[in-house]
Amino acid sequence: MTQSSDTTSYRDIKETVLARIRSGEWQPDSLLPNEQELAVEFSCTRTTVNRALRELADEGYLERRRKAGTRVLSAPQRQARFTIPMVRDEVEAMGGTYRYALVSSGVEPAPDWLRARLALTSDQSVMHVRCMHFNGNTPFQYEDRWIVIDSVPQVADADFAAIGPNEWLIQTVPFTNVELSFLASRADKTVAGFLDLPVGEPVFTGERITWLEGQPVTFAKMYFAAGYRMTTQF
Amino acid sequence: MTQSSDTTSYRDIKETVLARIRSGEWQPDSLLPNEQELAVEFSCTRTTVNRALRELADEGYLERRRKAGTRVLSAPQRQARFTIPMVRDEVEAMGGTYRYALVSSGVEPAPDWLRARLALTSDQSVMHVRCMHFNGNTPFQYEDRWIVIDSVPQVADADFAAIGPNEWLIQTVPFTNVELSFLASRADKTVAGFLDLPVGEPVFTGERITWLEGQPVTFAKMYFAAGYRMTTQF
DNA sequence: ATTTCCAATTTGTGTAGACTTTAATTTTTT
DNA sequence: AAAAAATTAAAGTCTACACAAATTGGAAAT
Repeated sequence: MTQSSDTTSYRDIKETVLARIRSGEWQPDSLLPNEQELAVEFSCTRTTVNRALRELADEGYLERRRKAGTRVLSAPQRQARFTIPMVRDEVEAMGGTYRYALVSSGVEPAPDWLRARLALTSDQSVMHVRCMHFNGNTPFQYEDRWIVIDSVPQVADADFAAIGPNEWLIQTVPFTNVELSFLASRADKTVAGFLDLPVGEPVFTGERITWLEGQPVTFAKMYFAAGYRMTTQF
Repeated sequence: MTQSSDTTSYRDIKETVLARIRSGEWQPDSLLPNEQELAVEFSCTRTTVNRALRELADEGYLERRRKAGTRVLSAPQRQARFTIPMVRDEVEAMGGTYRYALVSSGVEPAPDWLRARLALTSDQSVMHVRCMHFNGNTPFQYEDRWIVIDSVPQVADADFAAIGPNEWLIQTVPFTNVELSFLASRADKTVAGFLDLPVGEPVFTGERITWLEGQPVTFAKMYFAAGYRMTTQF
């Protein structure tokens, strides 16, 4: 047989299932009918039901286990997906003009706290790059970054006056793992100076560690200008 | 035909494709072979290739367009998925003991800023609930929440001394849309008092607005204790 | 009573093939 | 040349079916 305008699509099934959960017809923790039964109800194949339920499980509404069946999650673990944009895109999406400026860059032995953080040996050195991202002439983000030279030897030839370290890294080395944190920190004299705010002011701060197949690649601290908020809708 | 231990699974295809992207064999912005060609290469059906590529596109590695084909995204828009846990789970996951305490609750006319924020009419009133979440005896989060009574009339009967407003809402009303923001704020006298820190201290702060089919349900501000970081790995 | 083993059930994934939808491209018309 | 229409290539989705894998729950053995 073939699909036609009256077949039930996996989208319809997703909608219906969600509606039933929301209406309370299918209570939290309760078991759904199995795929075969739903296929009969929706007059479609099990394949189609499978896709619908699989996606709903991915989205955090359902929990599925072989033999045990599919159940409604009591506290829907809806996952907020924050797309981590490049600073340039973020500024331009706000309708601003992105501008980048290098503050300093140079090779140094990895400081102790960084060695500990990235599991480096005592003789490894790092490229330390500090830079600013502007929206027009307004400071947008101050970035303090360390790049592990052993993991990215090409970094010796990079010209961070011309291109930001993040953009350079993205087009130069792939990565396999990322750890990303956000916190509220207090502006020290350096950060306050670059972001043009009083010392001690709260600063929304991100930390990012990137690995390639177990090798640490880079550690970055990103300090956002006053009033920054990270927002998502879902 | 049927699958056997030597068939190529969609997982294998995902791995291979990723490896080719990472190795530079498939450059950013370049076009992949079409599904049919890849199906031949991997000796599997187009269905299987389709699933692999579809998932990679979902994960932000590829961009797919009918007729135009599949191309490698130049700046992989890897989406960080922050699972937004319930406070209780977050505390317990740290190995702590969760404790909840109501600070105050009562019905009031919606303040102007909230009316604007949630598009309420001037005569709508809200349930204002303030409460604390502890890890043992250590303050973990101070929550300041408003619930739109017209959207959730049952709130009149809720006993927020016994159950936190978030947990109550989750088991009482479904939601369809959420806006979630994070920012760094400065502790005012109230927040500082509840979180046991000096006035003016940076505070990691979350704001959450929830709707049900276009109807605003609740607005919550969550102030996290000193040192809090929101972390994800991917 | 406890542990071990086996069978049954349910989801997971693959094959093969067809029709559908989107949109880039080419051709035709104006 | 520009605009409109037709073509066509690619992904999107569905059917129908089969075997695979996990895990639960009961039966058997200790």
